[in-house]
Amino acid sequence: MVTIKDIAAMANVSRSTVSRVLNNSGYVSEEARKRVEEVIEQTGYVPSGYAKSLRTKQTKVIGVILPTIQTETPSRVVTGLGRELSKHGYQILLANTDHDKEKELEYLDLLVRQVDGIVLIATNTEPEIMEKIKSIPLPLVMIGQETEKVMCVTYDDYHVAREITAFLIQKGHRRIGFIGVDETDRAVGYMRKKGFFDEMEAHHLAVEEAWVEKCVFDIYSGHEAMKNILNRSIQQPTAVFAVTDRLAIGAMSYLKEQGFEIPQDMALVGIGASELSQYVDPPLTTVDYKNETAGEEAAKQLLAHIQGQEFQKKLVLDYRLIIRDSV
Amino acid sequence: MVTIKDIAAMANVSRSTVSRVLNNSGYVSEEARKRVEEVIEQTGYVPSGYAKSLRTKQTKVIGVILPTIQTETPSRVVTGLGRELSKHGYQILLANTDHDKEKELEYLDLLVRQVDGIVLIATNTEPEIMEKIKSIPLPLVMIGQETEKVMCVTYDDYHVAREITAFLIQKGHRRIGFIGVDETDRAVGYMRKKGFFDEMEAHHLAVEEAWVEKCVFDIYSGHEAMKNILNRSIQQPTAVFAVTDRLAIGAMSYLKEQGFEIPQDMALVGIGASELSQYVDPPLTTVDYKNETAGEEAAKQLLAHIQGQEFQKKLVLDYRLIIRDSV
DNA sequence: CTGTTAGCGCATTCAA
DNA sequence: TTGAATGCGCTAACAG
Repeated sequence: MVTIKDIAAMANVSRSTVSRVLNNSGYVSEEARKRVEEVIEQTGYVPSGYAKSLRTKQTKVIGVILPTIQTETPSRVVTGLGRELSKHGYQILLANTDHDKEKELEYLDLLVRQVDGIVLIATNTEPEIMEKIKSIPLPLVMIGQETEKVMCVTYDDYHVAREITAFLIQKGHRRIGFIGVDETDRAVGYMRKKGFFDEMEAHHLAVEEAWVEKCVFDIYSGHEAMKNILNRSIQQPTAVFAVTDRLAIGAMSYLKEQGFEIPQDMALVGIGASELSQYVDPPLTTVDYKNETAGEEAAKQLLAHIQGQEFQKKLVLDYRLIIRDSV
Repeated sequence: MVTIKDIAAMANVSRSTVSRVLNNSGYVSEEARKRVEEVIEQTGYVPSGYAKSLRTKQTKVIGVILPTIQTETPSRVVTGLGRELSKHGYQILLANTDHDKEKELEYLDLLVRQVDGIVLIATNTEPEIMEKIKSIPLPLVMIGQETEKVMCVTYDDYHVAREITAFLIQKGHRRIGFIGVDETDRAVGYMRKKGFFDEMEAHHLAVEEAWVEKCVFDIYSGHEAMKNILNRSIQQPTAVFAVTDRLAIGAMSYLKEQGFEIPQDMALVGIGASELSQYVDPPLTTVDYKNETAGEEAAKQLLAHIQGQEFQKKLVLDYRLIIRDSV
């Protein structure tokens, strides 16, 4: 492997000079620069990243920890992150925890010494993890979960849920069901649920227990939830608010199996603006969270932090209600 | 930052001894090991990855280059890769080219000095890229495209296409349309098309030009392709084979807009077994390529290569026809 | 079983 | 404007 030493020898200069042209720092005569550049061109020399890192204490790498890359939210966020980071010469080290808390803890430790900053996507916020996170001596940003003392880029899940519920009510629905997820997921589980219930209460609308289901994050779970709601309810709801598109789509598939017409027999809304949502039948009313933008913003703030510039500690992103035919 | 030197001092041993317990190499007395481990525990010390890399010439990082992470194929592959790699202590450095050839070339150069091996997912195989690839002095595996001289994990696109075409024919279809992609994509564009035409010819079935469309990889493109086929054909096909699920789903959405019943008025098949495919109406007949397995296998072969063990230069993976209601 | 030594490839003083 | 010298944190002979 050709090193800076070889280049120096071939160009008849010292390593320092090569280093200077490499980094465009300090004085280098035109002549010397030209010689060095020629040799670099010829040899196809690329400096060793880790040697450089060892010296400068910068890796130009950002660690990204996520529970899965197979759903649209994280993959969109990663796309946004990558776009912004690559503009500044940073790369992404990907750590997929596969929803495993232990792995998340491990990765956090592992990454500390290998990256300049960390992005956490859709982590759960249980104490053990939060404690570890707070102990990380590196710029770190969480996307999708709001927490104290940690930099974060989030959505206003509470008001989204209120707005979407209000929309259902405005459309004439009075009995509305709810398909949520565990409340340990503060953003998706807790805030969206709270938004829903608060809005219902504000309209003096009751929510029967039979209309409420708790799922995990997959389509089939939404399917089963809808089944449970239907089987259990004395008086059935006329609309259901599912906290994610996948859940809504699962619910939709069950409704169709049972011969329900949507939205006449049952209205349905989700959140996420998944690609899926526009190609199911009928197209799903949902909320666009602009995940790529979230990724870009998170990257910007994180880099600002890393470079010692001013940055936003909390950033709440915009959203957009997409009204389609499922309501 | 606490270094190996600090640990050594605190445990009253030399740096070598600390290194030995860290790497479980050479002899270390129980007593010394215990002291060292205690100090490490207390301080939360983690060795510096790049210092280690500089010394050992190993980064324990694999570079993964892909055109997008927002479609299911690459994200599944990455999941498989990650699962297998993490078992062996390797990590993933993600390079998203956003379908940009220049970026791909750049990343290839950049990664060379930062990783122990490279995985290329769904790259196009044009000469300029292939040349660069061949010049990479690192173990490298391509997933999804078969090429000479480069290690690869692929699917048997040709026979998949023949089989799926045969299936349509066996179901009684004689006039079959084809929605493909550019043939510069050898696997998806060229092989699948060839498989289709060869199978049709083997059954002495003609394919009218009007039934054949070339798309880009998105749902809307499939929608437009179906529109074109319908508008252009004197005698319309009774079935359409789309080379990806997304294309098929786009086609399906146009057919529904036009009031077609599927499969009675038009049968439809795709390839990919996307999650989407089972929740559209009717569920799409498709082919499961087991992308996660491809990722795992690619990782295994690549690691074998890196570790100087025997490895498969070419690996062709299994597939599975999933028959649903769109035919 | 353990410590001393050397050097990986680079950036950065400091002197010239 | 340039080069010599130093050291980042670690591993791997080697000698004890």
